[in-house]
Amino acid sequence: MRLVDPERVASVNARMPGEGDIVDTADVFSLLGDPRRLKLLVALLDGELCVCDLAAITGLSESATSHALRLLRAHRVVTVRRDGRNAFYRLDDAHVRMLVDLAVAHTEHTDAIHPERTES
Amino acid sequence: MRLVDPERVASVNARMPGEGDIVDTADVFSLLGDPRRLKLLVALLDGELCVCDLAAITGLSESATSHALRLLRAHRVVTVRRDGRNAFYRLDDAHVRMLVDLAVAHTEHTDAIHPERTES
DNA sequence: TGAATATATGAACAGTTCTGCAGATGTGCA
DNA sequence: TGCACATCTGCAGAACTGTTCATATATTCA
Repeated sequence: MRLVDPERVASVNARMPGEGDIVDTADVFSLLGDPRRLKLLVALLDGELCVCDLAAITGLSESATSHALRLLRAHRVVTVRRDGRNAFYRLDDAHVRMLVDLAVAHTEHTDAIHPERTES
Repeated sequence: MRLVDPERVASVNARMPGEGDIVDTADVFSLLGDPRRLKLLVALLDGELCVCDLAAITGLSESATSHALRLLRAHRVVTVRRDGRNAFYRLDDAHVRMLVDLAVAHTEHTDAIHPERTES
């Protein structure tokens, strides 16, 4: 396999984060890459909410909501506070909060890019 | 289905971006959620590169690289410039550039969060 | 024109992901 | 204690994603 610009390839490789960092970063993006999870996180931007309220907001079943929250919890993106029979979830990752805030703000005042409109 | 805090649910719903914006935002995150695509984009942060150089950097086959670039192209995240038999790809979305930059910077100086370490 | 090179594409297969369902756990109240 | 409620969890099926393989297209050069 021949290289067209070996120097740039070398310099890019030198600057490239380690494989682990790439994978960890992609994991975070991947969590935000599902519309329902993203909606959950947007809902949590303002403060804590319990599972049933989150289900109502997202339109997900309570089971699906719980599954999604479980995943977010496993990645420490959210934390739970239990009160009686309710579980209140809260966004607990400043980094994720920033990404969600930023992305939503951008998308809201930018024309959507729909792949189906794209030249092939 | 009963609500615990109907007022907050209403106020969150009022602030919630439209379904289309949520889906579009999630689409972008989803593109960044694959380690190989993310690596391609990190490689392109510095400037354009041709397919074979990108394949060398990411360790992907040239076919897989081409498929990945096709997807990114369809979402207008990258653009192509053709020169002879080579195709040079370039990052073409300032928004995505910002997200990639920010996320990688954060991950690099933050301890990774590995789900397997998490309480269940 | 014909061979070599670079890239693109379609189809198929493997692995992953999300949801609903059914049932488990845990809490509050009569 | 017994029932209702809120949440959680494992499992299985459906849908999606990314890769490879084979082939197509396009460009350069002899």
